[in-house]
Amino acid sequence: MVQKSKKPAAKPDAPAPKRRGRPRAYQPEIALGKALDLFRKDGFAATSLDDLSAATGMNRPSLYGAFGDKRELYIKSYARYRAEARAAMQEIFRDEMPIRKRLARIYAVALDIYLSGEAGPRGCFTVMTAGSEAVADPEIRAMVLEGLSELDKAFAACFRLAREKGELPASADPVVLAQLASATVHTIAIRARARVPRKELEAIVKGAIDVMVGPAAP
Amino acid sequence: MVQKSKKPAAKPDAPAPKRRGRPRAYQPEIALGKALDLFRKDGFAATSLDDLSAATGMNRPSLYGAFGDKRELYIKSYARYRAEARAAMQEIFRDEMPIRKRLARIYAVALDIYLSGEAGPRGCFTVMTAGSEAVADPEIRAMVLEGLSELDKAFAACFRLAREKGELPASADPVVLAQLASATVHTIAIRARARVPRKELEAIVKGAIDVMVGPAAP
DNA sequence: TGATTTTTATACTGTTCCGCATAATATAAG
DNA sequence: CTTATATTATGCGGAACAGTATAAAAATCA
Repeated sequence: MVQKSKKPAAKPDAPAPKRRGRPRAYQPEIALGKALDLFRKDGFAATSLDDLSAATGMNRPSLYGAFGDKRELYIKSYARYRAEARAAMQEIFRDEMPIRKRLARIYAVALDIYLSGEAGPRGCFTVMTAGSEAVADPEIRAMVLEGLSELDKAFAACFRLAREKGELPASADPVVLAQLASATVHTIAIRARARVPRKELEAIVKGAIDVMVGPAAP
Repeated sequence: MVQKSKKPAAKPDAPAPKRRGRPRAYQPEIALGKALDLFRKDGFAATSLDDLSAATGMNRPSLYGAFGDKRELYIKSYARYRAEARAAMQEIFRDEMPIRKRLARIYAVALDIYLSGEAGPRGCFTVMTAGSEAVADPEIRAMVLEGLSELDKAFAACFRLAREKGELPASADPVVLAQLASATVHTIAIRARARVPRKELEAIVKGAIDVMVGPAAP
């Protein structure tokens, strides 16, 4: 057994790979999205496999076969959340624009993510996981720490660039400002979960931006 | 039945009230503290009545009789947490001192609270409850909102006073600064739960204070 | 058509859970 | 000593839970 399997280098995305047995009745991507929705709504402990089974349309053995046990499914859901959040943010972090506008757009997207949800605002999954599973589960904790630090770093890069472009005084410390920017993300995530209305959260964001980069030009 | 009971105006704190039946084998205050410890460690859903029973030394019927069901016990635990946190903070908010020192002391106490715990840092119970139970439970949510706003207001009062004393420029907005100060509390609470070491949290606090009230005098 | 493979569907196991019903125990009052 | 009261101790009941074993179904391959 030198080769792991006989996959013939399988083309990246063959449309119909002609799989052998009974075809799947579910789409893994969609099912994982449903699982994520549930976990974001109720958290790990309050979400049962029956709930997940009902939401995904997969019965428990299929769930188990596709994603592993509940914890593994949670981890995969969280990875998916991170990927989605990153995708929603990356162009804002990448494109050239004034720091003030960049921050405003980041927070607008964050609020969209945190306030979405049919059964109430779902908040930030990183923040919620930090509060619950991260303490006792090293693997999950590592992912959460990575999520926190990824945001810190992205913000820091923004502030560093803004300082180079003269939008911020030379004395401004990008790392410190980034921590404040992250703190603002965290506080609106928490407040969103307590159903603080969007208007109030936007006011908090506006105030924070004013302090971080100075009040808007008149 | 006009009078609800025959309590004879019961003296505030008679040392031995000569209660009638079998004496209690537990002290409600201590038991509630143990319950709070558990809830802070594991959250509502992951804490079972058996866990609570073992931790408090009370069997389930006694628990039920003393505090009501699990949800009521959680609410009472949270009220207790808030009372303790308020007690730990109140003298710092009350006494006269420079804004910088006041903030430093508040955050030091907050870190003590968030990092304590034998089985890992317990974080901020308000933040954790906001992330979990507050979404779906209106009564708990009201308490959480009150907790968030209480902190906002206390910070705002500090900044208002500091501005009056000339420690801050007249242009400083106490409400905005208070939201940033609360955001800093929230971010360290979350990061504490992810086991970010105290040193790093203290660095975040220091940076935030510098931005809010200006760098320390040399 | 029949064998093989992969997935779905059903159902089971043993545990844990919450809340309560009942009985035993310990005190005060009469 | 007897009665009333308040608590503890035991344990029951039915539901929910996570995970898996087994059987049925749906596809490909020969």
